[in-house]
Amino acid sequence: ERSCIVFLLSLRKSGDVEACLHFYHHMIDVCADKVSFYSLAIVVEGLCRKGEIERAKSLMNGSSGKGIKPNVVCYNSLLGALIRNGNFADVTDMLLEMDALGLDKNVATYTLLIDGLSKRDQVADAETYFEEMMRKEVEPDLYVYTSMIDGNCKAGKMRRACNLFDECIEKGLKPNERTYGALINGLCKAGQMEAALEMLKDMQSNGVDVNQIILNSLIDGYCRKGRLDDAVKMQAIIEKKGFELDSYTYSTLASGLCKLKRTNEAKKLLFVMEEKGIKHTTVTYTAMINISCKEGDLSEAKRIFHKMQIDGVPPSAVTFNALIDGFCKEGSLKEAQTLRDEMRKKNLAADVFTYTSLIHGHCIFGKVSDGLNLFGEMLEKGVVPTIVTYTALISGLSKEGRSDEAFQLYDKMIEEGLTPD
RNA sequence: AACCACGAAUUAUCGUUC
Repeated sequence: ERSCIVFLLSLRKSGDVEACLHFYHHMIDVCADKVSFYSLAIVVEGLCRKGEIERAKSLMNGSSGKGIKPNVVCYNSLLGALIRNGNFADVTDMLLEMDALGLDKNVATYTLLIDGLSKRDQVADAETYFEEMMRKEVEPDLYVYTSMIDGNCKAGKMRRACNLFDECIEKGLKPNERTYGALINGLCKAGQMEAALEMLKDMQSNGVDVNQIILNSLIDGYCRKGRLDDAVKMQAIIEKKGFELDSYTYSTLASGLCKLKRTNEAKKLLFVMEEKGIKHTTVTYTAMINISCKEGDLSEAKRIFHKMQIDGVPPSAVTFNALIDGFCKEGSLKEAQTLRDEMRKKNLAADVFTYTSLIHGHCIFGKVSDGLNLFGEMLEKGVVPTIVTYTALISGLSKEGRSDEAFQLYDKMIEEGLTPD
């Protein structure tokens, strides 16, 4: 089977899952009793990466009937695909199925769950799984710690993140570039640049080299503080180290410049990127669109929006949000609505940014009632308003003299636990 | 015995000349 596994892996690596599946069936035809869950797991993972979850499941069922029992790795592949699709309802079912089969979660299962929950802003649930794995004596490794540190950083729980970092060292684990990267990035986002630089030193003294990703985090931290000079210094360090600036570096710097209203420099930077032959992504195109919107050049924004699609780069919800906001601020509410419909056609869900921009636009152009309708719609869809949403509505209502409603909304906002700032 | 399957870090979008 060993040589067959190597072959299966190479087929999967080449992206030809069908051939992989075919060969797997061939292996079973020739000598089913020599095929193990190892081979099955390789094919299942291949199918899952292509999003073919149903086929992966039926392959597992079929193999099970032939005496090849799917193991936890097969289930991890399925779980990974479901989590990528944001399908947590099925994740729960899958976990129950594993339980029923008596399959225990391994450390990779816990990493998938902890990471998936963290990315959905459910760190508390991630912590529950972290506790569960300790209780079941599945030793958390660096992957788990890195996910936990990252999740807590993103939830603003920097103390917890730092404690986890210390804890993993106490356990004898050696933080690697990703572990340091997660913490340094968290510190940068929290505006704690001195602490971030200290971690960087600590990292280097522990024999872990700086890499591009970490430098990009630091650049982003400086950009958020408006310290473009320091950001550019980091850029010089990147180049001195022999790294190339990548599309992350460029879009970070461009958005930093844009926020300082230095839109010309921002645009120039993205042109430099193009000239260097770095390919545009959804993010870089969106940054360009946003820059044009902020300049009030909506026709240029639309031109880029079309260009990206011709280039085969798909717009994301963020792309639409940037454009919608641009049109709303200009008072082209009709155009904004059209984009919203187009979003729907592309199966992109309107999020809190979409609604807040639309609400704000309607409120400042004297259509507060439409704003309230949109507000009702977002609540219906389970989109949670933020302080920004409420501010737009409340100021719109007050301006029209509808102060009773404004106060009502204010009270509702307080009830939701939001504090005015 | 060793080896081979699954998991972790960076960028874009909303209010505040009250």
